[in-house]
Amino acid sequence: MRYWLMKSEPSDVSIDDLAAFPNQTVAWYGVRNYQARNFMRDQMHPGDKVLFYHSSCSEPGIAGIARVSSLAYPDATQFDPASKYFDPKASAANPRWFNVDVQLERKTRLLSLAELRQHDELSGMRILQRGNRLSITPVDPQEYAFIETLLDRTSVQA
DNA sequence: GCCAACGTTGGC
DNA sequence: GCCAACGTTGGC
Repeated sequence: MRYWLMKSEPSDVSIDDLAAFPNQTVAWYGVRNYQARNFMRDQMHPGDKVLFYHSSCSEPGIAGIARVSSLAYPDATQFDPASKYFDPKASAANPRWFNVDVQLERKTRLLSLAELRQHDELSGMRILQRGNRLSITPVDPQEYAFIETLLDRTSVQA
């Protein structure tokens, strides 16, 4: 089993949106970055754990725990001319973009970016590196375990 | 709204 | 294949 951090803009899909979806599941459509695509297509398996991260918002941070609930399959939005994710170079015979399904396990307290930065144990996380923009990043098992302990604490910050 | 960082595009 | 220009991301 692997561990991942996946960014979502709450104005697009928030943790509460996810909780309200059928089966609390969302197709992770719209990824148009090859590295992130390759993670989904080549490395993700059902059961992998996902840190659901709110980005581009007033309070960026981890908002919940989810899991990968499908293998990758072609992203439907690439074929839809009405979608902002439409890709004219993609075809059904030759899909370019893939996504997995992600299912909510539990909403958590918001573990803010500022709080993540306070822990040396997490200093290697991709999300904390300067200039990081990748929307899907692998998380080390040790980092994941540490984050779970943080989530179990009530928010106490100096 | 600013701007640094990064990925992609396209001319050559 | 180089690299400048451009567009996007995302925290602040």
